[in-house]
Amino acid sequence: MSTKRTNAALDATSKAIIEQLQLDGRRSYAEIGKAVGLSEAAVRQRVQKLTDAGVMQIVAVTDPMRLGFNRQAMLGIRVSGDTRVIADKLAEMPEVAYVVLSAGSFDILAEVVCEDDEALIELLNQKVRALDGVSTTETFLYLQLNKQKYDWGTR
Amino acid sequence: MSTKRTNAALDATSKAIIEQLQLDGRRSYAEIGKAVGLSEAAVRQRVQKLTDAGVMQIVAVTDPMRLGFNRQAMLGIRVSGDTRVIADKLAEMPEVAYVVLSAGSFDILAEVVCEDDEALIELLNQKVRALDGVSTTETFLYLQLNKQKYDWGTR
DNA sequence: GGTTTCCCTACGGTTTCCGCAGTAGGATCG
DNA sequence: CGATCCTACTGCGGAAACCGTAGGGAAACC
Repeated sequence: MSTKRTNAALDATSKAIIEQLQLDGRRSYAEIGKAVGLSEAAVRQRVQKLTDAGVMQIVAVTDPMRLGFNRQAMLGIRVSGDTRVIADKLAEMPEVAYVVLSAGSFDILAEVVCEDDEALIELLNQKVRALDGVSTTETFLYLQLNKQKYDWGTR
Repeated sequence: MSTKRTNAALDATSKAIIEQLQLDGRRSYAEIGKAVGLSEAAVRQRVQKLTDAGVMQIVAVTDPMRLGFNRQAMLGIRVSGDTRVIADKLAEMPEVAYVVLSAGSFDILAEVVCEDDEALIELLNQKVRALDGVSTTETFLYLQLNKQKYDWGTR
């Protein structure tokens, strides 16, 4: 189930392929091949591997608020014990879109996407704060998404 | 420059199309059409419109750390004055991947992606804290990305 | 009624995708 | 050194998807 975390470094060609797909996830393999100097089939095989290995995913991204998910927030979480254990449990929750271990005044940052206030409150109290090891949480409710880009690597 | 912010509500069919593409950004129009009850061409035209309007983008997403961007952080920013003005200025910076207006103990949350420590320090001191109206910032350095999903809407 | 707009379907020509066979370049090992 | 893997690439033909466009029908507006 969980994608295998192969930590092999990517070579320049794979990075170039990813750059192309960060610009446009539907660009054709042939076109990418032309840009990076590979045949269409080679690009296709590399893309397949990269996605299989979990290095990259090609997806549609939107502003959730336009899709009826009207309550989003970033949770700053302080933890006693192993942060990774808590992070994994958070990651299992469908409402949680994003989990990152952090070095700052929070141990974990988690972005959550809910349909309404009620769902958010429920999530916070019943699921997040109920986790063993979670000591405090702070909620940063989103008001408006202002930028969302994935084209680093092409700077 | 900035994509037009048409705030028309999406109908159920468009939402269904987006759901399909959140699962797999390369799914064929024909297959999507079968799933949502539309012809291939209709799906294609809708996808075109959705992307043109900035409602949705189809892109490759990765863990930036695997691409050589070794320092990422979330910045919590407190502002005096209009938060939107500052947010727009942050959004112009290429190192800034994500900007959101927030209601909590920070006014703005911004995710930044840098190649190394030096670039991060430079960004913080020379660009972010130099902005007029930024009163304080707090940096949450990322240690490890744990989850990154875009398939809400399919729950 | 007439016109405009919007969204859809239908359809053919072109492009892309896909699976597979074949090949070249490294490693490893006796 | 030769034999054997292994991995990554190219080339190719059939199948599928994409693209532009023409045309139809419904709703809105005058």
